[in-house]
Amino acid sequence: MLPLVIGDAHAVIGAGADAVMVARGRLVEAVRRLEQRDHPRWLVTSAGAVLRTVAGAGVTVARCWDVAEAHRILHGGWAADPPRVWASLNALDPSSLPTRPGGDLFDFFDDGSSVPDDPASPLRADGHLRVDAFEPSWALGEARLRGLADLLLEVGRRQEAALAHVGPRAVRTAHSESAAALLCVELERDGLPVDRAVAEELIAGSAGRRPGSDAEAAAIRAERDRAVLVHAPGRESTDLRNPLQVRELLAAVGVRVPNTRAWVLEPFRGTHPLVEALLQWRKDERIATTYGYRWLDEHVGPDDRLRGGWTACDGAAGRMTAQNGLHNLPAPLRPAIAARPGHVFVRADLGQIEPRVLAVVSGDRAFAEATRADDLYAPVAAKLSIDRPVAKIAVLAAMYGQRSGSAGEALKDLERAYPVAMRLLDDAYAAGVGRGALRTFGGRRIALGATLAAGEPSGPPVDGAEAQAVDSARGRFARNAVIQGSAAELFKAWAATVRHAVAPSGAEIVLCLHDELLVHAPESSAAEVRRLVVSSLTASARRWTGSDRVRFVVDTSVIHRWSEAKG
DNA sequence: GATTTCACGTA
DNA sequence: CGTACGTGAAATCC
Repeated sequence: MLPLVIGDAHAVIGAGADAVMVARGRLVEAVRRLEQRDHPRWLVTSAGAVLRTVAGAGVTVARCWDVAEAHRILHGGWAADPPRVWASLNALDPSSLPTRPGGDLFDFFDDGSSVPDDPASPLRADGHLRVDAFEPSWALGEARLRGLADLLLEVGRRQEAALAHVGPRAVRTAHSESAAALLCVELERDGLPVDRAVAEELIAGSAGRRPGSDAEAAAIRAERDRAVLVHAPGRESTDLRNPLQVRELLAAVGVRVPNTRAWVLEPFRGTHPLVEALLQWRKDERIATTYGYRWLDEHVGPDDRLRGGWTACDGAAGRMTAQNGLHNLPAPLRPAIAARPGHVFVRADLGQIEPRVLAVVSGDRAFAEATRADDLYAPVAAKLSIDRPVAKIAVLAAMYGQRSGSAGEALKDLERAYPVAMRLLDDAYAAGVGRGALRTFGGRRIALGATLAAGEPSGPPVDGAEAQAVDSARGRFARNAVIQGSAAELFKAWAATVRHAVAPSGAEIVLCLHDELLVHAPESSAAEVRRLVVSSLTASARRWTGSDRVRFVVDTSVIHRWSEAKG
C-alpha cells in the first residue's frame, strides 16, 4: 500500500523515510510515472476525494485501497469519514466524534478545540482525529503531510488486519470494492453517450414541444392535463398532481380506491376512460418532470454525455448507486442512449444472479448442481416434479419472503430438496429479527437498525401487531440483504475485472446497473471486448467463490442503442 | 426552509 | 415477489 495524501500546495507519496513530497502541479505526472513503474496499490482516504483530479487528467490508476470502502465492509452503513474510521480502529466513543463547525456559535466551544492540540498532529487531545485533518485547509506544510501519510498507512494496515480476521474473503472484497470506487470516479468523468436529437424527440412525445417561456410551459402542461380532464365534465379544475384530489375525481366517476397508485388503478382500466387517460398522463408527466428538457440541459454535457454522481456501495447491502436518472431511466427513453460513431455498446447482463449467489453463499451442493443449467429453474422444476413457472415463483418466494399469493406446496418441496440453501435464508431472517450479526459472502457487515428507519412507524409505543410487523420487515430486509449484497460483490468484482481487461482495446465501462454492464467500445474491437466480458466473469466468479461448483451465466450483445434487443 | 408523503422509474 | 435506490411535487412541520 502506497499512501497518497493531497494537501494545499503539496502532496505526499509514501510514508516514513520513503515519503516523497510533490508539488501539486507535478502530482499527476508523478502518479503516472509511479503507476507505470511500480503498479502500486494507492492508499487513499477515499478514491472519490483523492484520485478525482488524477483521473480527470486522464491518468488511470489500476489499484487502490479505499479506506472509506474498507470501513463500510468492516462496519456496515455508509458513514466513513476519516475521524469515524479512526475512532472505530481505536475503540473511541463514536458519540464524542468531532463535528464540523457549522453556523452554530456553540460549535466553537464544543469541537475539542478548547483543549490546545499539538499543531503538528492531526490528533486532538482526546485522541480523536480532526474533522479537517485530510483537507487542504489543515493539510499544509511538510511536517503535517508526512504525519498524515504515516497515520494513513497505519489505518490501512490495521484495516487489512481487521478484515483478514473477519473472514477468508474480506481483504479481497476490500480490493474489489476499492476498484469499484475507482470505476465510479471514471463513470462520473466519462458519462454515458446520448443521442441528443433522439432524446429531444422522445421527450417531445411525452412532454410536448420545448417551451420558450414560463407561460408557454404552463399552457403545454394544461394541454396535457386536458386529455384526462375531458373525461370528467364539471371537474376540470382538479389538480392532477394532487393525489387527494385525484382520488376524489376517481370516486366521482365511480372508482373507489384507497390510493391512486398505478397498480391499484390497473384493474379499473376498463371501467372508465378516465382511468386509462390518467395512467397515460402519469407516464408522460414522469418524463416531462423528471426526464424532461431540464434534465437534458442540466445533466447532458456539451459533449452529449449524461453524467451523474456514483457511489460504490449504498448503506444497506452494498449495491452501487447513481444519480441523475442513470439507474432509473424509463425504458421508452433508452433509444436515446447511443454509441458514438465508429463505436458500439457491448451489453452484458448476468442471468439469474440472485439464486446462483444463494447457491454460493449457502454452499448447498444440490442447489449448486442446478446452476449448471443455463436456466436453473428447469432442473429445480424437474427435481420437484412441478412446472417451471411454479418452481421459479417458489424460489423467489423463498429468497424474498412472500406475504401475498401462495407458493404453498412448492415451498415445502423446496425445503426438502435444498435444505442447506433454505436454512441459510431462515437463519438470515432470524438474525434480522433478533438484530444479530450478519455479513455478506464477501464479509460486508449488514447494519441492522441503522438503515431501516424509513419504512417503520415512528410513533413511540407500538402495539403487538406493529412490533411484529417491524420484526418481519427486519427479517425480510436481512434475508434480502445477504443475497443482494453478495450479488453486488460478485458484480463489482466482475466489473473491476472487465475494466482492466477491456482497457487495451480502447473500451470503457459507461454504465453499471446491478447485474448489467454497458461497455462503450470501438467497433473494430467489439468481438474481442465481448469475449473479454465473458472470460472476466468466469475468472472473477472463480476467484470470488473459490471454486467452479456454481456456474454463472452472462448474456451479451453488440448493439448501437441501449434499447436494441438482446442476442 | 427543511422534512415527510405520495408516486414511480430501475434492478 | 420482496428489497434497495433516486427523483419531483405537494403537503406538512417548525
